[in-house]
Amino acid sequence: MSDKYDITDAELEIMQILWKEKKCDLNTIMEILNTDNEKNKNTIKTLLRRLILKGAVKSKKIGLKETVYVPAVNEEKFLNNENESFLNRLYNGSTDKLLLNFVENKKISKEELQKLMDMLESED
Amino acid sequence: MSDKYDITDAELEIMQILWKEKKCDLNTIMEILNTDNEKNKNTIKTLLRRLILKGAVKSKKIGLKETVYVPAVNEEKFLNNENESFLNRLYNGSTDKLLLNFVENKKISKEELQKLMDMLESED
DNA sequence: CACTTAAGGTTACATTTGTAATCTATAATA
DNA sequence: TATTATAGATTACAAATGTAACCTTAAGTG
Repeated sequence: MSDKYDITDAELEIMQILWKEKKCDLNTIMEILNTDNEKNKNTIKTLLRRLILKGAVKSKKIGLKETVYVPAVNEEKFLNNENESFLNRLYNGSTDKLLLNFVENKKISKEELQKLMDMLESED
Repeated sequence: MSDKYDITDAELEIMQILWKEKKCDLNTIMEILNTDNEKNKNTIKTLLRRLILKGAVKSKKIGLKETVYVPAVNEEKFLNNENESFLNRLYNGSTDKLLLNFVENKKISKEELQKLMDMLESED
């Protein structure tokens, strides 16, 4: 039911790459991270291993040496879970309170709200 | 400037009580928590101590034995920081993406959106 | 006043997390 | 084929976190 995965910050970085790339080998991950990040290869390997242990990633062996990593968690579901945790943690589970806070702090523009209204209208 | 406090989940529970009560002694905190939570007094003491170390709580001695705990972090500021962290972590810092997700998942009703629109209108 | 209790302070300890070194086995090459 | 480089697996380790035991001192009670 509730695919609840406990993914840490460091692990999330990897997941985000896997979600975007659909599947990825270690070197590609390294390349993507190396842009502005010099994390050690071993670190990434550990993170991948932990994600596999948690069931959040599957690995597929290609031949004897190559491995490809694939996300085993649906990004949408994960985001929804995280949203819920966040709301519960800080806003007693109420979306309204969060939004109110955003509006009060001018984090949302009138235009954005209008766009969302339109989306809702055209949907049902 | 950016009152960045690293408050953990367990600590946050205490902060939320302090924010609500404005100030509180240990026993009151225990009472409030005991409703459906049998956490050990020692645990709470440790959490309070750590919050004090972090500068998130101040303690005031009343006489020789009594102590009253007072939040030293502004709840609003804290929430704003947490919002930002959350957005950065999962939505690349974009409020829009988060909202879009909420709308897509029917977490926001048309009425709620309208209410927010009205708020924005009446503000400026 | 001696004794027990209660309030707060100090220390401890297992688990999780970020980070990385080390080991093992495969593959490429001299 | 012996040697080296490389991919992945295993082990390590400090800091953070949740949880709680233990210690010290003030306060109430016989």
